[in-house]
Amino acid sequence: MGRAPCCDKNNVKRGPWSPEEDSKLKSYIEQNGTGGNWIALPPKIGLNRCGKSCRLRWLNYLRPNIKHGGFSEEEDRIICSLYISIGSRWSIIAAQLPGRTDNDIKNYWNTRLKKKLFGKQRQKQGSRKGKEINSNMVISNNNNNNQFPCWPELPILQPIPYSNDEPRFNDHSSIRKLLIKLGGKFSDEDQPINEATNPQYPMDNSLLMQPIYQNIPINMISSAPIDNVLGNAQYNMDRAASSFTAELEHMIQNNQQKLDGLEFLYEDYMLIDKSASTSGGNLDWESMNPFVLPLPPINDEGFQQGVIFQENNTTPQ
DNA sequence: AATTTATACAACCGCCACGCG
DNA sequence: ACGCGTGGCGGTTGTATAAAT
Repeated sequence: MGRAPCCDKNNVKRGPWSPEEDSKLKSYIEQNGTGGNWIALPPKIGLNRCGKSCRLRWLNYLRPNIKHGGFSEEEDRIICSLYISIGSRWSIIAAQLPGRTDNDIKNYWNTRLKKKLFGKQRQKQGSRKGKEINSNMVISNNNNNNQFPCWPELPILQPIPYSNDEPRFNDHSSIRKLLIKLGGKFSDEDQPINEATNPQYPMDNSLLMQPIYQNIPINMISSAPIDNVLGNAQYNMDRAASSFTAELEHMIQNNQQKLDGLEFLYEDYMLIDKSASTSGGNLDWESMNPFVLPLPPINDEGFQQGVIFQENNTTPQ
């Protein structure tokens, strides 16, 4: 026997909201607030709706200062950067874009941005096609911590000019901090966050610190909780890994692959090393994107072993 | 003009974490 | 410690509209 539903789906209205319903919900919340209980809200207002539906309608459409459509290039870049960095954590991405909802960004990514990025990608795939390897983290054994997952180096970016003072991912340090908190590091110098280094992060060390990455599929690596600033939510790397699109994984896996269509993401970021772009032709993904590092052979079990992290990477801040 | 296909986005579904009793 | 109710989240579906045939 399953758990009871939050409402009787047969006796509540579903589907698009009418202007009258919107008006009722909006005016009530503006005057009285939600009362901290969405489930109890509809009867108070006289709405024959599920509480969850009311919450969604308010958060995604009725609440003040919501922007719809008209995503700017800057917003595109932020979404792309964060998606590449942390995957489909839409609520976190939305938190960096004032006025945008996670639902909006998710829809925008799925319907437009993804196509904008991958639409012109060649069909050609490398020999590793089909291997479900998460390449967002790489393993370095060139350190004193045995096997520990490392995030690949971020592209070298110029600071993104923002028009206000809201906390944003406006430089590498923010993204670095986030990714480190998620359970990895960029180099030997980074201290992975754990109870020893920061008692505020009571993470599951049995997952994070296990020294057996060498023999587990990369996409099974787990992560630490994210901190309170980002919503006090706990995430694990399994979820993050599984949320990355296959397209992105395949692109990053194969460092020989050229990526038509991704130029827009990088040209505006003004990659410091533009020497490779002077030919006028397509850039090699490897030369264009520091995310892509040479990968060691992957055996038939889908395991990935050995040094991946490049020795000539710049030392992170 | 009618039909089919593609696109955009609102809304729903189900799972999971958290707080409270 | 446990169970329950709820909020929050990401994935998916449904529907209206536009574009193509």
